[in-house]
Amino acid sequence: MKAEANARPPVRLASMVNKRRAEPSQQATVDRLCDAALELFVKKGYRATTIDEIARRVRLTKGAVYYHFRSKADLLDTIVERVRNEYPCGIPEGDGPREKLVNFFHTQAKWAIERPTNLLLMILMSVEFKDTKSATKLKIDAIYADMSDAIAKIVDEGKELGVFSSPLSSRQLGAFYVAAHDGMMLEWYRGGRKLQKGVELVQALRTSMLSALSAADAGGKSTATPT
Amino acid sequence: MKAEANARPPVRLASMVNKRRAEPSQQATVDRLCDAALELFVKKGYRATTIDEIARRVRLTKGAVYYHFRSKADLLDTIVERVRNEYPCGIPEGDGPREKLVNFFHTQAKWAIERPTNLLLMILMSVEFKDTKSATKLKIDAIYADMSDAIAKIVDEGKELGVFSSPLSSRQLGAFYVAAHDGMMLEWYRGGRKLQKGVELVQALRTSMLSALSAADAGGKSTATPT
Amino acid sequence: MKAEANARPPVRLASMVNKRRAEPSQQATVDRLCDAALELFVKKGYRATTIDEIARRVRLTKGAVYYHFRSKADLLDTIVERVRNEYPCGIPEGDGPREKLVNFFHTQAKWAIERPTNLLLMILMSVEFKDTKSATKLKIDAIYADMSDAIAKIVDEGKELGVFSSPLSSRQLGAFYVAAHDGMMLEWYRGGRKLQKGVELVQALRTSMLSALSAADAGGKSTATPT
Amino acid sequence: MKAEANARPPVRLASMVNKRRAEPSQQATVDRLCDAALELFVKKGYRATTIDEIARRVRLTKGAVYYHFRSKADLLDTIVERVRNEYPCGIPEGDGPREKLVNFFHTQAKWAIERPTNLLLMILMSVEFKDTKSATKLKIDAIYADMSDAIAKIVDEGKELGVFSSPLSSRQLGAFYVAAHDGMMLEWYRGGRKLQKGVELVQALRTSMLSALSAADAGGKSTATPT
DNA sequence: AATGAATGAGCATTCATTCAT
DNA sequence: GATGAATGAATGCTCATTCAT
Repeated sequence: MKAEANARPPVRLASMVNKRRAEPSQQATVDRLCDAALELFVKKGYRATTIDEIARRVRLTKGAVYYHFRSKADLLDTIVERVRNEYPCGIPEGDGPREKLVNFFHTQAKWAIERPTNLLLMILMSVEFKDTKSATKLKIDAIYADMSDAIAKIVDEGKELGVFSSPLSSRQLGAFYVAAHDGMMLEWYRGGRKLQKGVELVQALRTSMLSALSAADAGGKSTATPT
Repeated sequence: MKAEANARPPVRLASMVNKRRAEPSQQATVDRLCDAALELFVKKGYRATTIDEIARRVRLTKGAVYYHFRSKADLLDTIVERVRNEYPCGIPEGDGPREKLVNFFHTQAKWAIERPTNLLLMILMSVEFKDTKSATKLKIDAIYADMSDAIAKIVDEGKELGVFSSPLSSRQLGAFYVAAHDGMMLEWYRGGRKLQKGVELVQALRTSMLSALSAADAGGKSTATPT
Repeated sequence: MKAEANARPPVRLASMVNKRRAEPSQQATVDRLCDAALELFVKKGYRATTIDEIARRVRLTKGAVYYHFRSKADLLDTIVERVRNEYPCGIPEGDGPREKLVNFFHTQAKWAIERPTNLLLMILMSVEFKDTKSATKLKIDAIYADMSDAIAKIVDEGKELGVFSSPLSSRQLGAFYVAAHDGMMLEWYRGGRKLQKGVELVQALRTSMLSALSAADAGGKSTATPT
Repeated sequence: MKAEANARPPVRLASMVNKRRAEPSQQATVDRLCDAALELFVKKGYRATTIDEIARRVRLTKGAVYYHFRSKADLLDTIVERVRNEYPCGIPEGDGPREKLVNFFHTQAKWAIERPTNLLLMILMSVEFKDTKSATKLKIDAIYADMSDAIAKIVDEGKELGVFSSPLSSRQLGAFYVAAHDGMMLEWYRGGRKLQKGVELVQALRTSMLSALSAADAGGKSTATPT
């Protein structure tokens, strides 16, 4: 992979200009290709997806894909970049650590529900490219790090204020959250035998994390109460 | 994948016959091939691993692999079969639900630590073959189901006895455990930025689950205390 | 190659019509494209040069090339035509055969020095299209034939007048000259390890040919007597 | 190009062992492939020749080619290597410089006549890969350098002994010979309009060079005095 | 039990060419 | 005059698989 993601036709955002010809189905070709690719990459994996398949899904030919992207890797990179830009990984507003954490969970939940595919792409690609060191992989790693760091920071703040308490370090908690979250998503993605609504479980995860952190009643009866 | 049948050349079970030469002959080769394949499948994924690579790792040639296995899929299937047979997915002995759960976690932990690769293979293959329906995939699914069911059963028992209590159904709890567990393993496998010892987190998961289930004292301060 | 016809869009000769804008419009573009193509064809070969490359070099797009030329082959053909028209392959003035030969060499030398690229194009294309039989190839062959014939004629005249003498036939001498000349150019083009000034050698070639032809010592030490 | 030419099945020289099966047409596959490739590379050029074509010519499939060679470039490299090993570029025995030169010419002539294709490959590849810097190109350059150096050395020796004399430096003479020689071969290869027997001309070249070098009248009519 | 040779289907990528605007 | 988008036919290369020995 050597996807630099530059020197590509401008297009991209020109989707609302030039409304006259409705043939290209409204949305710019690049976007349609990205969407198709995203879907297939998540469904079958990067390697198992052929350029031809992606093209056909948009009623185009391989050549068209290569007109817009320099390579398969570049296509993936563009998608990851898109995901990265949309991803809400910052620390949200909130009166205190607890509120911030709740908000964070809420934002994440919303995103996971609205765009599960984006999330799955990150998970799957990070697995498929485990021992690779491409630019794309680094972007994915960065997203994960941001997510994990966000939690760690909030927890740190909470611990200092005495609002949170846990035998686990804040970094560990960050990692724990990310890991468990990914696990839930994966379970759901795999065909979720037991859980029709993976979401449900993700919420359970969040509730349990919140109560596990509560310094005061440290769990009371409230442990793991789903929202 | 199309390796459904089980009738494979001779070898396989002829391990104790023909003992004259104890060298790397016979069954040994099959095992060495499986070991090499397992390692590579986990490291690079099934598709990304070539038969040639597997063979070379054991100082053999492609042909040798095809002497022992009908196809690449068959090789994988054999490995999965092996894992399945070794896997401790039954409900363990124990005086009560709580003890059983502790024992279950303990057994699982031991296995995860001793043979992380086996566990990872399950996870990775279940992802890579998500939308496939091969015999191998079914085996993997079965293992997951067993694991999840085991927990569900113990929890059910505990709930009936009033030892456990949770707003989540026992099936959900089973799925939750499996999912979170997989997530931890994956995070670790991916190069775990934050957690050097994925194991540590897995233990945290177990402790927190136990305390989350505790009906009576609900764990007091004990929530999420690593063993 | 299949560019046989000569009927090409409008442009081409419309160079003096429509003078309003003297900018790089009109004929200019065709010339710029030819120049760029010539340079690239000589540098990388015909096949190895892409239309896109040629267009980019002139800050245009592929489409523009196809507006002016029917095909890549047609572009080459146009260039070859241009070269052919400029090429000084006729027999020059001169009091006698010797003077004519000297003049011929002089004209050729001047051209080779001023437009080495033109010469190289002939050489390289004649090699690259060896077993092709396109119109373009025929043009190139014709140029070579003219050159060779010119010498042969002069030599013939000289032999008749007793000014020249050689064991080689005049046709052979023509071919010999052309071949050696091409060889020198090629050597220079290839990066000429030993000869910084390929020209120098070409001059040596000419001098040696002249003296080899001199009737005086003609049979003498038998210059150029084939074994 | 990244042809290292190592780590390939041994084969190569095992052509006389194992005579039983006459199917592979006696000669080892690798050799047959090299021969076919050589012929095609010379006929159509490296780029214009497809692997498929080469394979078909030997009644094999592309796959077979890739079993024996790591890439198209590697195939070429192997051929060039073969040529290099067969090439008689050393300075031959001889009582004096003149004899050595005659012998050198003789050896070269023999080779050129027996294996014109080998010679042509060198010429054509050196043109096609002009601005490349691959290992293969270096090998070709080396052969050329050897040839040119051999002449230079002999001439140097001759000049010191007073047997040869020329206004051109010995390096220039070496280059001159190589260049002219290549030119003759090329002319012949291109379909040689005027010369059915390119060889004839090459001989003329040699004779003329010899006499041009003769010290006797050396300065005399100043054969080969650059203008 | 294992190897070397070969096959064939598949895949990423390139590139001349077309065409509506 | 010129562009952007798209096509389709190659083309080099990979890899699972087969088979005679």
